[in-house]
Amino acid sequence: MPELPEVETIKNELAPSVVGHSLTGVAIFDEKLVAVGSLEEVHRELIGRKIESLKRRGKYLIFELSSGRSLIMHLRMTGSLLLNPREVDRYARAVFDISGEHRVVFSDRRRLGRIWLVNDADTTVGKLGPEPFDEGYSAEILGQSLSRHRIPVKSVLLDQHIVAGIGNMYADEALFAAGIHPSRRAHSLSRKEVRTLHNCIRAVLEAAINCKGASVDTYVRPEGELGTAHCDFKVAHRRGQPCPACGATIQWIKIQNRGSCFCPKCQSLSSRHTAKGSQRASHSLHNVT
DNA sequence: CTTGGGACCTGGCTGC
DNA sequence: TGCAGCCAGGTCCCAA
Repeated sequence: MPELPEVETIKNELAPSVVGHSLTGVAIFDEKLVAVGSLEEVHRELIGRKIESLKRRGKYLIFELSSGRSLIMHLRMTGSLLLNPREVDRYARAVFDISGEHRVVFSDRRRLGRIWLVNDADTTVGKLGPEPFDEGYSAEILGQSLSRHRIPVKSVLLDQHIVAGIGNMYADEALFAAGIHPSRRAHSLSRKEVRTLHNCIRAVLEAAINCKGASVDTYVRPEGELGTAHCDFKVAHRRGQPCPACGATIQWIKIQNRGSCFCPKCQSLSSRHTAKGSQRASHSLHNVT
């Protein structure tokens, strides 16, 4: 699934072939792909426009156009952007031809991805929380966000309004690295745990970017290569396998309808900290200011 | 305001 | 072998 490291990789690897080039052809095969704007409008507005820049915000890709408008893409679960593929396969939902003999194919097995044509990209991505690598995203900010919620800490990490770009697998990895059980009530984390988690979020995402993302499902890089971040996963997608740190069997539970993998030994949980736990959990609230 | 649950989607897997 | 039913999860929407 494309999360921040995957979308960052796609952006980095696509940019040299598209930025500064013009759209010469647009074919959209699936009208559900277009979330805002009609097929005709998208077609009319894109043809002949130059792509001035390609940016990432959270899990969104933003193509800034010479018209001043932006084409925003979200790949959701199974979307990929393929650069000059040998063939346009059955999962292709749109094809963008670009000057300089380049072609970008939006391929999406489960058809959950969306594109938006907007005047101002901020109307779509402005609601997102801070980028994990922004200077403004400090341990203090994370601590304040966590202290406002009684839901499991993992659910807070997945909330894109609180911090942008973390998805299910990197939430599992960051919590393992920090030694924090995913079911811990968000507000129950100590100041020290918040600092550790903050460091681990950045470390896990940075390592994954360096590996060009994780090819656990349908994710491939624009030119078809796989990412290798999943080779270093300690718990994510490793249900039933031994923990690389202690050898305990990695457990799988559902947290707010999300499958969650964790090590029961490295990420221990005392009952007073669970989302279902006792009232005493409120006494462990720590304000990080 | 926060929280929880369902809808959207379809390929792949499980079990009968 | 065939097929029904479930599962994966990012985001939006609605109800409590």
